[in-house]
Amino acid sequence: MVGRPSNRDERYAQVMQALVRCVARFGLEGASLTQIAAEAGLTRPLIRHHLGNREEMIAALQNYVLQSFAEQTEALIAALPEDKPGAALVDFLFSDTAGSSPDMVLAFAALTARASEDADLRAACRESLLGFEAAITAVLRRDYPQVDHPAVDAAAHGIIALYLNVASLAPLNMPQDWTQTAYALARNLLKGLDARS
Amino acid sequence: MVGRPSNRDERYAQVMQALVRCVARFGLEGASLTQIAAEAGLTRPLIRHHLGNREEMIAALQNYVLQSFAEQTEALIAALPEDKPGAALVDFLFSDTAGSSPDMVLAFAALTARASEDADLRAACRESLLGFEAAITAVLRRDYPQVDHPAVDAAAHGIIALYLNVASLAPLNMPQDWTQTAYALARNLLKGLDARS
DNA sequence: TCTTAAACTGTCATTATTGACAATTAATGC
DNA sequence: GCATTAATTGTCAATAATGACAGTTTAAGA
Repeated sequence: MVGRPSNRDERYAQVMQALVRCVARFGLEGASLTQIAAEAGLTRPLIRHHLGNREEMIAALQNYVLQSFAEQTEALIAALPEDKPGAALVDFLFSDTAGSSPDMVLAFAALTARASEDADLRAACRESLLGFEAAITAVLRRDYPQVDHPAVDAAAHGIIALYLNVASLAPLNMPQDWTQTAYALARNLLKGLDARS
Repeated sequence: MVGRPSNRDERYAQVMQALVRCVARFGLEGASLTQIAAEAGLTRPLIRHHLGNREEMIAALQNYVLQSFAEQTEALIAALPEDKPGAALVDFLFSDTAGSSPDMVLAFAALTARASEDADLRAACRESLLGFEAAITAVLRRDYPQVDHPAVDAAAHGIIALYLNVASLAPLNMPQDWTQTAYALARNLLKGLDARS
């Protein structure tokens, strides 16, 4: 290979992280190239070089967020232990160790809001969310094989709702007991499944 | 009173509804005065006449959304029946008759996202949400006086999380059974309280 | 009819943001 | 060193949005 080596992939990840963070804070339209550049520690023309024009930028964000969701979900599920995967799953979702997921969820919310204007985006977001729910449901079904499916599905739904709520309200810095109530409630949903087995 | 009669209040409500709708669809920054004017069926300068500059516009939106939340909550609670207020409350929150609440919730979400940049806004949104939760909790406590408080609080928290989830994901047009699962789950939380009394 | 207060409109300078392209620098193989 | 490839920067015109203000119309009361 001749020529300067390409750092495209790493730069792309760096730029996308800055984009996600800016969209989480300022919204899809509020995230200007200058802000993204500042967040990434790069210059504006360089951001544009990697992201293209605004339309391409939003498409890139869509791909990145939805794909990251799918990958992180897959990785998470693969990393669950054998004995009590359901409990471990809930523990992870509500731990602070969940990394940059608040920003990710907020970016997803920004895309969701715009989905009312874009049928393709709407379908993509919906599929992504349903995929997430299906993955969680699959985990719980294997963990609680003797419980009837509707009950397990409902528990998965509730856990996801509580998780999305906590993540998307993260900017409000809700009091500790508020977050802990959500966590306890999620565990209680599992407890309800225990009682049925 | 001399001079042209003031339609300020009605116009203000009309303009604010258009603003809420535009913010719900395009975000805080994405909602341009031109779009708001088109949505309201008015001209741009007239919007500006009523809303002032952008900073004042956001402040007005904040007041409007948070105050509307408080008022609608109060009105809702006052309208609850005597015998089973909790069940009626859940029925209302998850009925399509909930009016324009999706846009309202989405606008609230847009404000929430920006709250990470503005301490005052953060405090206001947090108080608003906690107030909503306190009101729901009060209803449930009166409906289930013999259940211990933590259990009632948890149920209220869960109902609100499910409601906010359904409203903020409304643009995705989730399948019917998805929404119904949330509704059934909320009723199940009440059922759990029944079992404890 | 005349005054008054308010809604409403027209218009323009200013600003922020983008889009695009040329130019430069850096790093690798030959 | 030299050619090559890609990253990186500089710059500027075009566009869109805002802010502001002067001006016009409308509806009431005196």
